[in-house]
Amino acid sequence: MNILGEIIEPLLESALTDLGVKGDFWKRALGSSRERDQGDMSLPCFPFAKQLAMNPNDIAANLAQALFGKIDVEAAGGYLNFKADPHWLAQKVMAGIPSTGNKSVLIEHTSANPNGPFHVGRARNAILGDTMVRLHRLHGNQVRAEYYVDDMGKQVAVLAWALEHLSREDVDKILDGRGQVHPRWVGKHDHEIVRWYQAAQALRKEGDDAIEEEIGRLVHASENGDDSVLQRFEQAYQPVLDGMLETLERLGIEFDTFTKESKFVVDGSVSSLMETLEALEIHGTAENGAHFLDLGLRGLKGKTEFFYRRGDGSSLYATRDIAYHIWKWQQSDILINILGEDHKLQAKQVGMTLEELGHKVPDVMFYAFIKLPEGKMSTRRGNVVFMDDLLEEAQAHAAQVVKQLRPNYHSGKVASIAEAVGVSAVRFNIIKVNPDKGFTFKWEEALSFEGESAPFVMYSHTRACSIAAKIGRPVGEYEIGDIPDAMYQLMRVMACNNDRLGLAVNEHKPHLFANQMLDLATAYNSFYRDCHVLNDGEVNEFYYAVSQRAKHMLNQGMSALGLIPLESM
RNA sequence: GGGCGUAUAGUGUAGUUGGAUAUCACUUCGGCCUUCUAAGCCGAAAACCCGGGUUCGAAUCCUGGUACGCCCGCCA
Repeated sequence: MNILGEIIEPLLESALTDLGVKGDFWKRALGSSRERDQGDMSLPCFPFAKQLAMNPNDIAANLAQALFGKIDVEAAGGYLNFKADPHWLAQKVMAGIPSTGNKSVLIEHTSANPNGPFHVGRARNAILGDTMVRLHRLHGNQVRAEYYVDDMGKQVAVLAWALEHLSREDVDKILDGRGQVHPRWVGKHDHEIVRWYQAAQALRKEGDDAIEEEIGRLVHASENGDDSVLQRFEQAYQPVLDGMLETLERLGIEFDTFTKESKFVVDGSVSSLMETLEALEIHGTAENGAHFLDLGLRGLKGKTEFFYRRGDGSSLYATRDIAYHIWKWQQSDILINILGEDHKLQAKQVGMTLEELGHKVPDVMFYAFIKLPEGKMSTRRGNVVFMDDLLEEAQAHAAQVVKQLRPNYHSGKVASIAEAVGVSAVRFNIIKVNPDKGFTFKWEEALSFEGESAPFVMYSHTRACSIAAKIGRPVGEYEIGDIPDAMYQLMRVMACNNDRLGLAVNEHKPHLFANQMLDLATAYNSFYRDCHVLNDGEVNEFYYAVSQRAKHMLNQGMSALGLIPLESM
């Protein structure tokens, strides 16, 4: 609880100095209390024992005495426990505790190759990235959400070649029943066009040299910035990308800017970068004329040669990525990239090279993969859950639940609630877990609407909305009155809201804020149980004010996680 | 083989960077709807991968194992 810590620290500082403690190492030890009845913040006194040659119990007692009257403090078992005064806390919370962000941030996320529909695994990136965008904005930062479009290279070349050479009949014949478009997605370009890509990959596997040569020519042309080829590529991938963005839009995910990879080839920055890299002392050349940096000389372990230029003189993906980053540093103070764990080495190489060139290293948030109970997700093997299908199922399941719980709702209302619940539940399931951890996608968990889920949080919010709707007017004059325990607990959770937000933002851990929303909803539910705003038609104005404050915080917090707050559900 | 990451009740997870009685949920068991929406609330049972070490104190740090994931392309 930072607002309390700000008061405690100076008091402790002088008390500790008086006792003879040197240094401020204790500031890190001052943390939240473990148990509720211990208070809000605690300081273990064990570290002082050696310096003062006293036992921790006595130190705590001494400090408690020195601070007596200045703050609510108690010594217990070698700990110093501080408690926020309920009235003071209520005042702070009701006045609003400001957020502290004021930086400009560029968050690059998703940046998936435009060659097919999102599956749940690939969508983890988009959901985490968009959540970071929203959290930063709530925190007060200026954010630009950016999609780096891979518009050149082999994958797009294969797609373009396929679209130019294969008819629908060819594709059907090659795939021979495999990869049928689900009737639901007929006409959605990412689902349709990916079949051309798959068909081309199948053909390539058969080893036709002519095809390989032609694709090679296209790749080469694109890497040299051939404008007509890049245009053909764009014609091929743009409809696919549009289809993919449609899926993201349903999830509430939008971008401010799209930057094409080819930009850095066309504008010459890649070739000038390669010249700069050639002059570095860690530079090396392979037998066939390919260029690399020996990052082992800078401490990289494992494979130390980082190739940035092929023998034929063309650039590689990572090379362009470095040019892209140099450009990004001109756009913003802070760079954050959302990347799958498979990009760790690549990101390390890019980061070290940027450092070698005197640039800053971007922040990277890595996430582990989502797998299915049957194993790794793979479109090719058909072991895959498409995000479009998940959203559709979530919506359908939610509609079923709403119909059962609220039989009097008309179908339009059911549909709109179900859509909001479905989308929110899908997002929340991915956000609530630590990105470091891989997880196994299970339908029953993705479609669970109780416990630690989006609907749980949404439900608390609708309770608050329901009260406000019944009262039908804004909060009037009120005085902070008695504070029952349930309200006090709610105040404590609300007081820490921005602390948790700051932590989630600065440590790139959105799950911390997802948990905060669960805590807030839980605390609100207890408040709702114990503190009735309406009693026989009479409004307790203070309680109403608290309810509205919590409602607002829930609303803001949910939106920052991409959950859709509803008035009723 | 080398590098990086992960390991917490039956299941899934948190753990504020070394502090008190390890969080929350699902499942199981038992309770609460004539009171602001029961998608809720209250209660019970149940866990730190294994071995050493550092420390007043270790889920957390070091070390050696084990298991799983990712990477080790002049691919993207």
